[in-house]
Amino acid sequence: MSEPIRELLKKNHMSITDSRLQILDLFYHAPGALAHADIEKKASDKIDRVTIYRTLQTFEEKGLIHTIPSADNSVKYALCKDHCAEGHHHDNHVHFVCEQCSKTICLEDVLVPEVKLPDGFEPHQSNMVVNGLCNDCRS
Amino acid sequence: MSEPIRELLKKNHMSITDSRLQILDLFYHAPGALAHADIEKKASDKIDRVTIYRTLQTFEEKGLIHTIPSADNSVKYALCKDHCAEGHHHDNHVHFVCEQCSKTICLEDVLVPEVKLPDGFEPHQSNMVVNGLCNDCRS
DNA sequence: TACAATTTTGCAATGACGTTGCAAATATTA
DNA sequence: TAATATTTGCAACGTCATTGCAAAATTGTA
Repeated sequence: MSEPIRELLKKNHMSITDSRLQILDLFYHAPGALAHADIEKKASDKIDRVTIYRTLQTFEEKGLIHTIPSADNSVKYALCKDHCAEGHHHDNHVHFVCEQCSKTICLEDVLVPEVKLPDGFEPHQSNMVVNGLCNDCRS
Repeated sequence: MSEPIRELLKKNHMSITDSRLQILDLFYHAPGALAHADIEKKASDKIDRVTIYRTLQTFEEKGLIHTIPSADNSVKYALCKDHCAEGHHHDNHVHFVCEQCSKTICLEDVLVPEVKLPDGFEPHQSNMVVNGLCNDCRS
């Protein structure tokens, strides 16, 4: 399967393993961001919890995925589009979390706006999360 | 001590207890937002972990404090200024997290800007967190 | 002020979550 | 194909958060 996924791993100097192929594949077919638990559930062959933690960590370090901050206490991950290099994320888009289905979606085209901070604060990076209803859940 | 704090509890229909007085007092004298662990450490009389959890939850439900989303996996709480009513937060200001001292500060005067979402998304609430250096840590 | 009713607290037990060390399994390189 | 390097899975561990329940504290009322 999934020649392009193999290529992606190769390009980023990672060994090609079943777990990694499977997890990356999940991300490519997921409707939104995935939490550790989602992956544990959805993985067809069962992958060890620890392997999932380590794989996510590796993917993040290599710039394949990024974390999404959340108001509750859970970390979600989503694919980085295009431009993320190793150790250097360009994750400056707005994230949307549906209050109904709790799907988490990257709004790649909506950039986080600049804000003017009070004197003394030196901004480096901004995150913005919008909560509401997604298209599927309005009705 | 702290007649105004007692008043605040009374006004919100909460029993006045030592734990609550002490925790509220911590919030009023804290430089920024507090995590559960901070409270556990700073409380002069030792308060049971469980009590702290329950107190924070109660305060949040009553609109005295609000949670601040974070990129890592920790929840912090900060006082709501003025206008929060029971179950109805007006927590629409930007939060700042210092990368150095990891102090978390409510920028009450910086409102989260509106963003235009793609069709189909119905926004209800927005959160924005800016990371960088605070005044004390620049030098 | 004292008593009954309600609320809150602290302890114990439990479970979810995340990390680490290490040996076995797998992938890569030559 | 063999040697080397990497990754995986298991076991053990520690932290964090939640729940039930009895004891303690607070509140409302007489």
